[in-house]
Amino acid sequence: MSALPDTASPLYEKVKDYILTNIGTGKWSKDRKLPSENEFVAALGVSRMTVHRALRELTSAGFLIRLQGVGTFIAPPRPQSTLIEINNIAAEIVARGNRHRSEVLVLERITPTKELSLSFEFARRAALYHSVVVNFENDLPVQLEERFVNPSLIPDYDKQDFSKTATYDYLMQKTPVTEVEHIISAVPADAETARHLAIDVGSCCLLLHRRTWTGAVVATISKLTYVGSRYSLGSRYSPSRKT
Amino acid sequence: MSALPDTASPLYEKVKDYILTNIGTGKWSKDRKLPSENEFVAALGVSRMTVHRALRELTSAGFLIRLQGVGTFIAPPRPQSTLIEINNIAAEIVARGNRHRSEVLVLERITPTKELSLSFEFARRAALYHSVVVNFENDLPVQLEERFVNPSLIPDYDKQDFSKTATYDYLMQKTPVTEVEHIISAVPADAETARHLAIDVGSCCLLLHRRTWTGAVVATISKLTYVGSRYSLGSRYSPSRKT
DNA sequence: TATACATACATGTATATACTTTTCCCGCGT
DNA sequence: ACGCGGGAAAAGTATATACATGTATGTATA
Repeated sequence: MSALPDTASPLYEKVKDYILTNIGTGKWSKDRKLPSENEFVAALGVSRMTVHRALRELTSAGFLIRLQGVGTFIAPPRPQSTLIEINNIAAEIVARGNRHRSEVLVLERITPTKELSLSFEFARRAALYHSVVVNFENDLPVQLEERFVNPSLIPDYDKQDFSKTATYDYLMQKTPVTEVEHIISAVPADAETARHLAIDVGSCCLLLHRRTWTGAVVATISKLTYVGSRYSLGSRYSPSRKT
Repeated sequence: MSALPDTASPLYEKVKDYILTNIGTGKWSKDRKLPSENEFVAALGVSRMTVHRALRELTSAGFLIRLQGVGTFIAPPRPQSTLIEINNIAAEIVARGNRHRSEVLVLERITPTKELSLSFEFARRAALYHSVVVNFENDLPVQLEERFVNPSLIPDYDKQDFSKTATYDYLMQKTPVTEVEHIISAVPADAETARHLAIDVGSCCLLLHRRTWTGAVVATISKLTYVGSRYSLGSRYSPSRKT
């Protein structure tokens, strides 16, 4: 009677499978309401908490949409977006079998401008760490990275030797990233950038602007400038990897 | 006493924040065991099920590793890559409240060069569809897209009117993408590109090279050139929202 | 007629409780 | 010294119950 398969997996997984199967076979039409939790309880003979867990996990996996007080619905097909991956530059260079070296130009504690303070979502003007590092691939500069770091999350950032440890590695190790914002654009090199990267003023550069959060707090703001003629961001991604 | 913040969010979220914060500040060292569920119950004054839910969600988000019968540990730093999203340009422009228009320059069936044939992983030299479209935002050209399409997957590509339907929409609708490869670089505009995009030769452009697969077959190869001064790719991503 | 209230129903959260499964470790016997 | 067995501890699952919160709807009243 139970309508659930007799496998060794936990009950809530069976309920998830049961629901996914019925969505897949079109038993429940795409725009009507699914059975309520209590109806599942009656139909399947499991407790409401178990049904609830199954429904909650399917919702967070993007299969369902639930409205409190209303009901459960099948989610529309996923937004048509593709993802690309951005890796740690030091690791990438080494992975290519090349030599990586970095040169620290600036590592200091600063009082931010009003605008920068705003980007950090600070209420008051608080001190920040500031670093500028050039990354070399086989003694050819390929990337200029400027970072601003929140001292409340990474208190000893300015004590590090970033010619030995990559800034990215250090930050990833010290604090978990819960959210990332990226803006990628193509810009001509200004005079200072050109000097540091040993390119002509006006050469094409890939500019990657990144903000990371740890919980509700902005952890870092980075401006990564790649020499267009020497570097590109690449990735291969399989959307099919699921829950 | 409770050590949990007094906000309006649900209890299990507070427990999650509490744990994430203590990981972030290094209160619990990276290689020792975290408190057990029952210890959290004693320390925070909430039920074990609530603690369990918080721990379970942090585990599925990749922050923790749990071993039944052993304990809870801080997960090693995640693979150091971050993901950014690339959306359909037509949809993006409309979402910004601007007017989108596209102009089809080329839509033809061609015999590919040897190199292109190789990129498609073709054994023999087979015909391809080829399209070149300029996308406008408020009558200003922002992107030049050149696509090569595998006729065996999308047989009637050359019969479409891509000034009405975006190529991206059409392709997404016709064939499921199982894998995507991206290469992003910054390049100066060549003469032809500059003419189509109404910019100076040598201006900075964002070049996005994309290959998509359907199963083991290469479905499309695209070269998307964005005007650097008029367009940037942006995204905000939460690693923890994924399952 | 229109607004306010009551009610029913849906999902969301929290707790107490019980039992299962897995692992670790200590002590005992050989 | 070695192995074995049992108990303690930890996470995993399942249930019953209660209450919270949001939504829709019908009814009574102004």
